[in-house]
Amino acid sequence: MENALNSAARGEHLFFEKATPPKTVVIDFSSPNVAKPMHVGHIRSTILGDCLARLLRLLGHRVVTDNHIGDWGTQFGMLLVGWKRELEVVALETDAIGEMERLYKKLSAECKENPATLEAARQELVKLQGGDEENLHIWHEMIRLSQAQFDTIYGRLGVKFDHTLGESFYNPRLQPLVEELIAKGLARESEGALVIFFDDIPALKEHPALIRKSDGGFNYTTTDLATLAHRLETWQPDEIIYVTDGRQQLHFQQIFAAFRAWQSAIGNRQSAIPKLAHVWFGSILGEDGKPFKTRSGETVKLADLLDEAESRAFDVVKTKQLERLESERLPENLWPEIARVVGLGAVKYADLLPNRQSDYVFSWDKMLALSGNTAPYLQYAYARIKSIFRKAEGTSNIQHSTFNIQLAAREEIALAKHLLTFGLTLEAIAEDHRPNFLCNYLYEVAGKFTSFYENCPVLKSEGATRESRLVLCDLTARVLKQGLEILGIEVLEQM
RNA sequence: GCAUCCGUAGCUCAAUUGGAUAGAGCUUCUGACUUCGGAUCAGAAGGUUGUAGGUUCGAGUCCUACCGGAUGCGCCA
Repeated sequence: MENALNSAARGEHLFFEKATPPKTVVIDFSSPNVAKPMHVGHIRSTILGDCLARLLRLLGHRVVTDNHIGDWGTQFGMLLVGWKRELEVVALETDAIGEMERLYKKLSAECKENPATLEAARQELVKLQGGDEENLHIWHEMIRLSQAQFDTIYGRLGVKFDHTLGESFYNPRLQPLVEELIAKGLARESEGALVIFFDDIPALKEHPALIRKSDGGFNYTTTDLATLAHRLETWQPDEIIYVTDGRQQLHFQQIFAAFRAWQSAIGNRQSAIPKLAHVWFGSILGEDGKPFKTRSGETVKLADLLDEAESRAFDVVKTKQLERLESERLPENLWPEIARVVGLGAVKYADLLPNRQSDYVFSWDKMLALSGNTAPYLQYAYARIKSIFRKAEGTSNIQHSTFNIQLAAREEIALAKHLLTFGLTLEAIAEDHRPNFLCNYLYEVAGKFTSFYENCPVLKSEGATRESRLVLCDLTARVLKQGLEILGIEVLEQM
């Protein structure tokens, strides 16, 4: 055990190893819609997917993140009518998403009441699909404005994508795909639509997949299959992970079953078929146990949610700072940054802590609590360790390249043992796609550290004991920081 | 009706995938050298794991039935 700690202290590893051989993994997550505000419905997919991407990259895998945005569909007919008739240019400049949302709501209501408007929307959609220059221009503009919104939010969340290939990207591939599926005998006509049946799969016997509607149009199953084909050709992945809510389970069962049938139809060997995983999650509920909404019943916009997280965290920071002696307060100009890191960390942690498959109740008070299994508690544990090193500066020999860890106290041994299992925890998460394992692991690290901290003086001890304990502190800080980084959560030197 | 998931302490959740006395937090109660940062720690209280069977040396975990809940179920995504 001491050998492992010493080699980690020398920077040779951090209790985990790179995967051999590395796999290529495509991760599909977030997937917001063009011309609509991102809302709480996108948060779990975004945070979970980003976390899995960070973890798999750290373990040495080749990860491809692809944001499959909703940039195509019947809603654009209505949006185009609205844009041409009612666009308020000033509103578009100040709040593009808000203005597009207004247009959509207004036209959507009008279409229900007025057949002429509905017909106009249909015609605009047909023109767009036919390549009409003006409509294409407007459509591109809507995507550009939406992407700016996505980028702002992803920037705040620290989320990055390698690719953003929306639904429209696959339009040219839909017709050939359907033709291939017919040629291979996988799809046949039924009640005017083109359908894939799964007679040999009991669970799907009653649930065939529609890949072409009776009006000749394609739907999202068609697009998802085309997307799958493109990903296979482009990246040759070993695994593709879809991060969506649990309501889409049946859809993905169909996609996966169609994929298997297709692979066997083209004679692909079993071992060469990529693994497909639907990493699904439950809903976020309000305190009343119903889907999380604002007081007025609107969906909660993600931008507002993040603003509120920071502002609530600021109140906490301010309260805590004012409780301290003036000499021990941090400069006031640092408070907003502390609030930002604590607030966003709290939201992410609250989302990753519960088993992803269960619904959870969104509670500001719980996620921002300073005690219990929360992000601020972990960030605090980290800041305390950093404080030790600020005080130790100049009096420590910790930069030596040889270390001699000596574990004596019960608390030292418990902490050290737990650090050694970091790698096992990471592998379990990579296998089952369950970041809550990491949350619990880190909470235990922090708990064992504070227990050690209470019982084993570091700076007040001397000689080899002091050096050894400093190394243990340093390793704990590194594991905490690395673990939180996988969760997409930042740490602070002081808070 | 069928499918998927769930039911664990008053509340919110865990349980390393079938292992030893089911663990945390919140809440309540009791303590901690004028603190290496008290945004902390130690302790107490709190359980027939929805019910009834079954498999197993061993079940919160697997199987069956029932009770209760969430979600989904051909032309939205």
